[in-house]
Amino acid sequence: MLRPGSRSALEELFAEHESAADQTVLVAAYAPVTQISVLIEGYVVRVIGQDGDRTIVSLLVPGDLIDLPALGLGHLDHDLVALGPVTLARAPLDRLRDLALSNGDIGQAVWIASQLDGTIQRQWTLKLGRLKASRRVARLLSELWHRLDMVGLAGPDGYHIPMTQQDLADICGTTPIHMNRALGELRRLGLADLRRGHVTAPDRDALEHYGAFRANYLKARPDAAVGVIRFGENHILM
Amino acid sequence: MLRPGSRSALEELFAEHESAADQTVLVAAYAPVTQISVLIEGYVVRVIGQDGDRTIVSLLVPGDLIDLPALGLGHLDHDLVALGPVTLARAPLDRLRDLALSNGDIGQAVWIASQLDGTIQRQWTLKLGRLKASRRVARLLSELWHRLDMVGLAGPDGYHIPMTQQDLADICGTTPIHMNRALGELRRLGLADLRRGHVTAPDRDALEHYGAFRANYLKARPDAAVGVIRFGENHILM
DNA sequence: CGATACGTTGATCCATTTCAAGATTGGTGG
DNA sequence: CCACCAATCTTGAAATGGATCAACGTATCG
Repeated sequence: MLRPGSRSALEELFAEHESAADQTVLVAAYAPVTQISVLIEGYVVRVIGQDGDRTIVSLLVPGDLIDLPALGLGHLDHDLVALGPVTLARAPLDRLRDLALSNGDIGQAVWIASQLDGTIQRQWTLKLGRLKASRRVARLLSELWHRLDMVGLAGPDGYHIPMTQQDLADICGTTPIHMNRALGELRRLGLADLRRGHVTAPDRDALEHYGAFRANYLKARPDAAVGVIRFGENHILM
Repeated sequence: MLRPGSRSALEELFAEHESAADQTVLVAAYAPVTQISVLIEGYVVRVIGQDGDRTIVSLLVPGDLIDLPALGLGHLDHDLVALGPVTLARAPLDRLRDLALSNGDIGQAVWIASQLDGTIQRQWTLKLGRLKASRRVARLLSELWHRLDMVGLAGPDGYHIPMTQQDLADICGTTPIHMNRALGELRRLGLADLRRGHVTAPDRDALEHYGAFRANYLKARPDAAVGVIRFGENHILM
C-alpha cells in the first residue's frame, strides 16, 4: 500500500495534464522518451507497423503508465496511438526514476505496474498461439472487462470502448472481414454483442469460459504495494 | 555501465550456484517466489498450460534473470521449465530488490533487463499475429541468433539449442506436424537447417528478411547502464 | 443529402489442423 | 555389438479456419 506521503508526491509529480485527439501518435517508436504518462481518460494502443500491416500489441486503459517500457531503455519499440480522445498526466522521466529509486513503496508500485503489463503481454502471446479468432475476441473482451472493473469503468452487463472491427482484427491477428464473422459467431452463440464500441454480454462466465480466460493473472499478491491516486475526478490504481 | 563496486556486489549476491536436469520445473506458476536466478548455462522456457495444450510464451538464454517478473508481484503467471540441463545462480529476492532500490546503476540495470524482456515479448505477440508458420520460425531463429551473439554463444554460421520440433511448435503456436513442414520449407528455400538442435543458415540476412526481423528492438540506448558480470567461466551481460 | 468510414455477405484459395501411419534416431540392456 | 525401445521426425489425405477479392448495406456527420 502506498504511504500518504508517496501518494501526494506522485499526485504532485503528475500534475501536468494534457489532451489528444483520436489517432494521435503520442510517442513514436524509437524516439527519445523524456516524459512518463499516466492515462487518465480514454484508451491507447501500442502499435507496430504501418497502416498496411499494423499490429496492435497492447491495449492500455485508464490508470496505466503508458510509456513505462521506456523508463530503462529511453525509447519504445512501438508507437503509442490514441484510440479515441485521451487525457494524460505527464511527469518528467528523470524525476519519476529518481522517485522510484529513492522511495521504496513508489519503486515497488512502479515495478508492479510494469510487471502486470508483462503478465498481460504474455497472456496475449498465449491468446494468439492457442485460440481461434472467435475465442481470441472472447478472451480479449473478458480481459478488458476485468481491467476496466478495477478502475470502475465497467458495468454489470458490459462496458464501452471505442474499438472498430479493424482495431479488433489488429489486436487478434486476423483480417477485419474474418473478425466480422468471429463477432457474428459470438452473437449467434449468445456470448457477446459488440456494436459501435458497446460491449454487452448476458453471461459473463460463459464468455470467459469460451475464451479460456481465468482472471488470476491480473492480480498481484495481496501484500503487494498497491494504492489509489486521485487525479481530479478520476482515481487510478497504482 | 555498471560501476566496479556494483558489479562485485552482484557477483557476491549471486554466489550460490545450482544445477537442474532437463524438464525440471524450476518455479511453478503462482507459487511464492523468494529467490531470483540468473541463467548461467542452458535454456529455460516460460510455459503456460499442461502437456496437452501447453504454450511456450518466452525463451530465456544465459544471462537472463529468469524470475524477474516476480520481483514486484511475488509470483509468476507461468511455469519456468528447463530446456535441457541448466545451471543457475540464485540470490534472495529481498536482497536483490533492496540493492536495486538503493544502488542507482543496479536498479537501472535491472530495469533494462526487465524491459528488454518486455520488448521481446511484444515482438513475440507480433510474430504470432502477423506471420505464417515458416516465417515465425525464421523470425524466432533470427532473434535467438542475436541474443546468443550478445553472450558469445553463437558462431558465424549458426548455433546450438536443444529444442525439439514439439518445442518449436509450442513457441510458434502450431502443431508439431505443421512445424515439421515449416522447417522443411526453410530447408527447401535454403534459408535455415535445424537438426537435433543445431541451427545453421548460409545467409543470415536472407533468413532475417524472410522472418521480417529487424534487430533494432534488442538494443537499449547507448547511454544505458549495461555491464558484464563474470560467473566463473561465464560472463553475462547485465 | 451526399461523402466517407464502418459493417456485412458470398465465393474461392491458401494455411493449418486433424487423424493415421511409417521412418529415423539415440540410448539401453543383453 | 546388436536388438530393441522410446522419442522424435516425416509423410499423406481429408476437413476446418482464415485470407483474399469483390460487392453491397448502413451509420454518421458535415
